[in-house]
Amino acid sequence: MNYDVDWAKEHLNEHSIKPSTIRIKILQYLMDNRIHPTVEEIYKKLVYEIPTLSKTSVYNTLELFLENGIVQLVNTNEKESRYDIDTSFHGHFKCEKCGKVYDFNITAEELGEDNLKDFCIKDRKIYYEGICKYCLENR
Amino acid sequence: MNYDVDWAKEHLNEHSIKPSTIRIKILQYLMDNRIHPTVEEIYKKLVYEIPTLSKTSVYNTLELFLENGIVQLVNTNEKESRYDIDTSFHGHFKCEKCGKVYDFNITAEELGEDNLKDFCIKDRKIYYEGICKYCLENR
DNA sequence: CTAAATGCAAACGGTTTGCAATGCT
DNA sequence: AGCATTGCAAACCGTTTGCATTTAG
Repeated sequence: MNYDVDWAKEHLNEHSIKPSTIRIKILQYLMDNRIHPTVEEIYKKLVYEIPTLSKTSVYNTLELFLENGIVQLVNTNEKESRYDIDTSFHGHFKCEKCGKVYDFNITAEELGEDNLKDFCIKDRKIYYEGICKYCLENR
Repeated sequence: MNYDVDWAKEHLNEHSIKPSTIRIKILQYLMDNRIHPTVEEIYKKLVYEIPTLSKTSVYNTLELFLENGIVQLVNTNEKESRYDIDTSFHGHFKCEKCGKVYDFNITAEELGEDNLKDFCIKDRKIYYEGICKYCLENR
């Protein structure tokens, strides 16, 4: 646990979210596990520490985090939603072998966006699929 | 109807798919309506022409088209899947007002993809959200 | 004490599945 | 006849909802 309770409280306050035990735990989990987890993964991990935890609360908390810009959705082609604590602009790569989702930087200064001249762009998602370096090595 | 039955049969054959009435109709629909439709939209439209049509068959057919590279999935953040008959590399923009999904060209010759040096990239999806030109004008 | 946060169970909705009915050669 | 295609109904599963219970200031 690298991000302590005080840090989490402060971070939540900065985003106008009232800190609660669950919110703090989920925030800490997201900071310490940069794996773009699903609700299921977060729940399974945290229910050991908080035995009364419900999935509904995990859903509620992530929805709250989304609305307040603490997390962003990763748009994989999976049916389960994945959440990313890093809200900066970057790409996601999902390995079809191991299922891991990697972050990567987009270095193109500017994506030429033909046909979108007069459009108001609010969000850009970059999502790749393939086989990661480590799965390629171990075959 | 700009794409006739003979064209559709030929196209299906080229992709190793045995033509059937439903497959031909769905292919024609996709060619004539470049709106990245959902299963629901395809079903609602075609059930008038094919009263016995079931959603299952629409699902089956699209799955078959996906496997054989006739369509690609559009990875919107919606829960319903959208299908694109244009399998070339291009971006998708979804307007949050009218819900339309627009195609756009990516003109950057090459996206700099840091961290993916030794990864095998099989698919790239570019997805934007915002407000389209026409919804911006009419307000 | 009061309002917010949490949890339970049921409902929801898109998709999938098993299998029977139908169609095609 | 024999195999592929289609359709129906139920199951599936991630998510949402309504509401009762608990928690915190």
